[in-house]
Amino acid sequence: YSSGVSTSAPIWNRKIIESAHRVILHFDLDCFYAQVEMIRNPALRDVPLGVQQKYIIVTCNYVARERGVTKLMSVTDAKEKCPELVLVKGEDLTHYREMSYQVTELLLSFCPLVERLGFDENFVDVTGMVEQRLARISESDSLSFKGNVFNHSSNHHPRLAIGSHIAAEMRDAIRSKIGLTGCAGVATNKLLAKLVSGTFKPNQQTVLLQENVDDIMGCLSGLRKVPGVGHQTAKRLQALGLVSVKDLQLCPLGDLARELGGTTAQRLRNLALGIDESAVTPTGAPQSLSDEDSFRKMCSVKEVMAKIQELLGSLVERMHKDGRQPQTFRLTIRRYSATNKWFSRESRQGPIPGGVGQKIVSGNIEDAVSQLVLLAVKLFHKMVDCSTAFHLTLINVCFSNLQSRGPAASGKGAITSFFTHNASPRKTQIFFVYLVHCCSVNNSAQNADSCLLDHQISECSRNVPPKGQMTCNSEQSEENYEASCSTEGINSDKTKPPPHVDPEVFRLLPEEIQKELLSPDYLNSLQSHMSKHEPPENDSSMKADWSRMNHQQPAGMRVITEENAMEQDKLWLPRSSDCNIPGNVDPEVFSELPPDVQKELMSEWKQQNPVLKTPSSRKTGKGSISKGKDRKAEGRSSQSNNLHKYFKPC
DNA sequence: CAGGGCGACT
DNA sequence: AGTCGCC
Repeated sequence: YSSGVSTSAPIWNRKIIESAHRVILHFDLDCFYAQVEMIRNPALRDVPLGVQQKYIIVTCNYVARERGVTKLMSVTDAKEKCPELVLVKGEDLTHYREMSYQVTELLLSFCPLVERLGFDENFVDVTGMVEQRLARISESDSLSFKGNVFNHSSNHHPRLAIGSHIAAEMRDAIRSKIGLTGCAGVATNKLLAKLVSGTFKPNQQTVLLQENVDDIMGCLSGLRKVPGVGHQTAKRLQALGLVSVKDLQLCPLGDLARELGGTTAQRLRNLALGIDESAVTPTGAPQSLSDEDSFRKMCSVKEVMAKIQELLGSLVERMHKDGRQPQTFRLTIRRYSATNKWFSRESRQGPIPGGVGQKIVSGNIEDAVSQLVLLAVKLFHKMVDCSTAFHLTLINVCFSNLQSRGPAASGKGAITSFFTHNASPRKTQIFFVYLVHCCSVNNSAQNADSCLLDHQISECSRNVPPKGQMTCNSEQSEENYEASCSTEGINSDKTKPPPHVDPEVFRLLPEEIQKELLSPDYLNSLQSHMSKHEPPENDSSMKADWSRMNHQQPAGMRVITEENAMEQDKLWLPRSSDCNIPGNVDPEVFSELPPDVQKELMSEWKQQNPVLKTPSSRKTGKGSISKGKDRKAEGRSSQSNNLHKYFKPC
């Protein structure tokens, strides 16, 4: 299919595979900045309100919209349309950023697979929650939908129906706990969920049934409306004579591939067909923090330095609150040029001296700023020749390569010593799989201990513990498991690894464990996420489910990878009050760890607990086991994670 | 495109 | 470092 030649995965098959599988939610807050301002000042609730950045109304509330104000309208036009329009300055994003993360955190308290898109949108993969609820509902029950249904026709879509209930619960939580309203879309992939979420606005939700995929794609007025098709891509497609979604759907893949390359061609055409296998990738903490300002003109070095200092002041403060240490600094400018080469930016970046990084973390803001200004000016002169005239319209300062500084990576405990001697992420993965496996069977303490002390993973792997009754459980969702079938012919070995397990790692595991990872029990339990939330008041059928999930997690194997292991340190936060171990760590598994490991973990958690700050509260880390070639995951694994500090560079 | 961010790919 | 994508 993918190559345009007949393969063993025809369209209908892909669709079935895909639709069988996921339930994806897309949340989109109503006129987000305006809502935040109305919360900050309730007097603004009932007046036409616009949020202004420079001379642009970036968004406005619905009162203003009724009077003809639109997003991205110039202030002058808006005042003309609506003289009573009340304006609030919105260049400082602090409050928006904070509430934005509150929303993401709230969604994370339901389910670990939450991906941010800008400040006001989130994707949530609730497939696991849906499967759990579905298992508790009798077959004959016809499940109702919550909210709207796009082009409603048929009625038997139990998973999407449950998804719509979950979406409603989440929206209700966002409203009651944070005070924000928004829309939600429920569908089988991110593309469709996003497209459908806006069909009824504001403060409503919509389900897209699989049978209406063609309808919703057909509704789109142009290719630009397809998320993933930006300005440039739309232009290139137009050059091929493609303007409508239908054009793209029907365009021979070969033609498309010649222009855009094979993978992009396939991706774009899939998008046009409403097919999107991309996973909901947990966003985690931001990978960079930046601050910028635009202006009409800036011509002198004096001004530039003053502006840089101003920007750095707030950026360093944010960086300090984040707690991580930036390793890289970048300065970006935009030059004015009459020749309409208007929108291009130039940048220079360089390493931040360790001492400066320390000062940021420790709170010596003044010193840090002044040293960074020096650095920035150097970078500035690499771009701008000050002996001739210049004219800037924007300056941006950015910290990236953010590293977590854990407490003393001195290395004494068993875990620490393992890590300091094992820099390879792959080994670490295997290690975790093993560690937890060892701990899930009877001789656990012994086995785990020997694994811990043994730096040769392969050694450990020969010493296979007796097979116990396994209840495998992962709190992460699978991603792209069957997806591989559809992309490039199905070259599946007989031993295809389960979702979230790196094929390479999987191959290195002993057969016994491979089998267990492939067992129906394990596969079924993927996605089983134990939510911390109260059962819905009006739904008694869920209550049993809830208490069971929350209090009686089955003891057994957890497949912990370096990635999702790290991921969890954030999720520990909310529930550590009643007992000392984090809420989503199985107490039974924990109790079986060797005492020294327990101690080490405990102190680790204590250190990590206070970190519920706006952007950094989520520790980074992908939900999936990183594929060896996945740059996303590799990049992430170099930063910010609880245990990563134990790695020595190289 | 405005504006102030973010992230990914090349 | 630049381009492209998203809000």
